[in-house]
Amino acid sequence: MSAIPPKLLSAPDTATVTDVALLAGVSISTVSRILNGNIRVASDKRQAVEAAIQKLQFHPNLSARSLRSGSTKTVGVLTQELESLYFTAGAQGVEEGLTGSGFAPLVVPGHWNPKEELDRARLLMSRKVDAIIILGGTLSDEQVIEIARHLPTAITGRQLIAPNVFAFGFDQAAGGAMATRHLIELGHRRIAHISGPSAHVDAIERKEGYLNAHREAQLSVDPRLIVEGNYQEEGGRRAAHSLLDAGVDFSAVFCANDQMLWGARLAFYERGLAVPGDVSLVGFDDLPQCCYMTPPVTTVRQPLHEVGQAAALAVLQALGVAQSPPATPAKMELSLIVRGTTCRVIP
Amino acid sequence: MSAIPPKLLSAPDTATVTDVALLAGVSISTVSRILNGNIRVASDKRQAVEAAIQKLQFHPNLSARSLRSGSTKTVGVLTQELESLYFTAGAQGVEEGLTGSGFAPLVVPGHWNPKEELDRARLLMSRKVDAIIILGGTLSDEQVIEIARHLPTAITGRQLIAPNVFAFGFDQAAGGAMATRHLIELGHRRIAHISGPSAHVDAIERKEGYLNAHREAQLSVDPRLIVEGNYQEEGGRRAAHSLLDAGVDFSAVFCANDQMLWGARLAFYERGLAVPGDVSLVGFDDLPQCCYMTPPVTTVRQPLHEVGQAAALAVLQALGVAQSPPATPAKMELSLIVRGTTCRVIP
DNA sequence: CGCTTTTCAGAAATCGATACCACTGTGGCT
DNA sequence: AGCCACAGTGGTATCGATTTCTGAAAAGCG
Repeated sequence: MSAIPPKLLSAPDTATVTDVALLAGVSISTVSRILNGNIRVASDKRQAVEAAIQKLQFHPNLSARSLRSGSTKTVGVLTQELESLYFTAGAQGVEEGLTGSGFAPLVVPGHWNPKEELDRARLLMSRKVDAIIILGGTLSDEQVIEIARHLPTAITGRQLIAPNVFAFGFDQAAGGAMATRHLIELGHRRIAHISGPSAHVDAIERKEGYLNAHREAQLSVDPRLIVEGNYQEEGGRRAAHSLLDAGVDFSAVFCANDQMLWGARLAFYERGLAVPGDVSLVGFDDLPQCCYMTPPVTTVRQPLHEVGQAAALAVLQALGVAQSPPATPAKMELSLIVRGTTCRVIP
Repeated sequence: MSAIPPKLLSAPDTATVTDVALLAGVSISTVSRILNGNIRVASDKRQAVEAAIQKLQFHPNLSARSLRSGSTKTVGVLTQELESLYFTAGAQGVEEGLTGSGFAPLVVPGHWNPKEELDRARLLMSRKVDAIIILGGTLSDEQVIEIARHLPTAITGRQLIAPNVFAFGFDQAAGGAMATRHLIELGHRRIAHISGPSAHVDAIERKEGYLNAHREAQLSVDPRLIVEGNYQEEGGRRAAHSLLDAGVDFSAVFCANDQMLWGARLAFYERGLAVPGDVSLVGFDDLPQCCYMTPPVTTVRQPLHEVGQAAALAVLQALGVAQSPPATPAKMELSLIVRGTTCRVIP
């Protein structure tokens, strides 16, 4: 029985540096140098190698590269729900910020569950991602800082100053005030608020803004007008129904996010109340769907997309992938978008 | 100058098999054997190793494992838009189907661009994913088959019989007929259709169904009532406006997907037409948002979520990760969900 | 009791790319 | 002429886990 040759040639779809080196008549070191393009190489060899790479359809094996260099060329993205437009907007921004850099995003959902979020963060770390981008979520600042001890970390939806952390948060109280002030200016005096879950910092801040705007206008707030929701459509719907059932009078509602506004809007529809005729509505986030509601939704715009991009660029820069400088962070602020769900109160 | 010891101990956050072996007093081979749990190992050593793993918080390095075994424990998911609920529903299903299997999804968008889609598919392959799940998209059957020559491939939104391919398509024509028949049964006789882009097979089939239902009821179709959209909100809006501008009479519209229905619904709102009073609307897909429109949208439900899960399970099984058998594919069919955008035609 | 057959564990090769080190040859300098 | 600096290049150890091969101890058997 004749011995089988130890290695003929790599399978056609998996050329290796060795194959390239053999074909180009150089050493694998030279191939590697050309791939990483740092040191000068004689141009004839360079051409030979490049030709061989073309011919063999060679793509460096990422696992090998990762093992050796420690970098997986992957950025972990921790979101909450894959099906929520709030998070996908951010994820999309991240994706765009990453394209062309050779990095790919690995997206995992935390389902609003602190324990699961931590698990997923650990999963990302065990997959050796090079950086983490956290889109909102319920991790504590301490936990985020702990993560940042290991990896460059970007986080959206909150402000946080710590080493290795890049935070992209807005002044949510200002946003809440913006929304409420708009209603007050339209003549509304009894303004309800469907708040986010009280465990969320941004929910608290938005409510804060709602209260501030009232104080500013020297209006008192009827506590019965504040109902807590859960940032989901169904929660908004329930909150609106309970508001109506309680029999308290109001002519407008500031909803702490758009999804709850949609739910509330349905509730009013179910009760035969016209928007904005009987009740004006302001939301928060400006999810893409807002433009296509009837009427289109007045809301406070968060540039989620831009924030995702900025987060991606920030971690890339931290990783030393010196993309173009992150440009001037244009349009990175909250703004009130007035559409059709608000109108002047009819005396 | 005293020489620096070559290696003290691995950094606390990166224990390796060697560290575990050292601590447990066995060889690395034994550790590996226990990790992969195939061969019998003496129980005292097993316990020692397991204790060491606990103590060191050891997680095997995925890059090393991938390099050696060729498997990255990753499934590529090719979608179109990260921000489209149609795709995220599928992606979410995939994610759920994958949890617990040790595999993670790597999601990339193709942006409806055949060239980009192919590029992204190649990207996934160069990242050595173990399988690919294609959610809809515009790749040709041949291209899908070519991909399947390298990797187990699942594809949704079309029917395709080929080796190594798992297709999860529905009879879109039946769905289109279902929607149209519903309108006919409500007494509508002049039914418009806003179709999807004619380059999409499913768009063609849905239109086919629309035509079939008419034929079945011995109704003729006015070709001016068929307008092509682009599966996006804005396209639906434009199509509805052009339908109104053309001055042809109609009392109902079958929209080839929900997003276009939303756009059309806005157009009618802009023109002061009531839904369903003046015009009835049926959509396709049953995106989550449909429940929260006013009125809630009548539509043909595609179990996108379940399909994503089924696709995930199919590729897992092809990879020999013998999960529980893929259960009976329950509820895997199209169904008409009647909500509030349709009503009997008023004579 | 001696020999064979298991069973179990360690040594070492391997996956593919990178990076350090060592070597050669050329040009510039004294 | 002799020496140094340095650009190019190749050889090879290395990353961490898997896996084959091999050896030693344990068990089986006449």
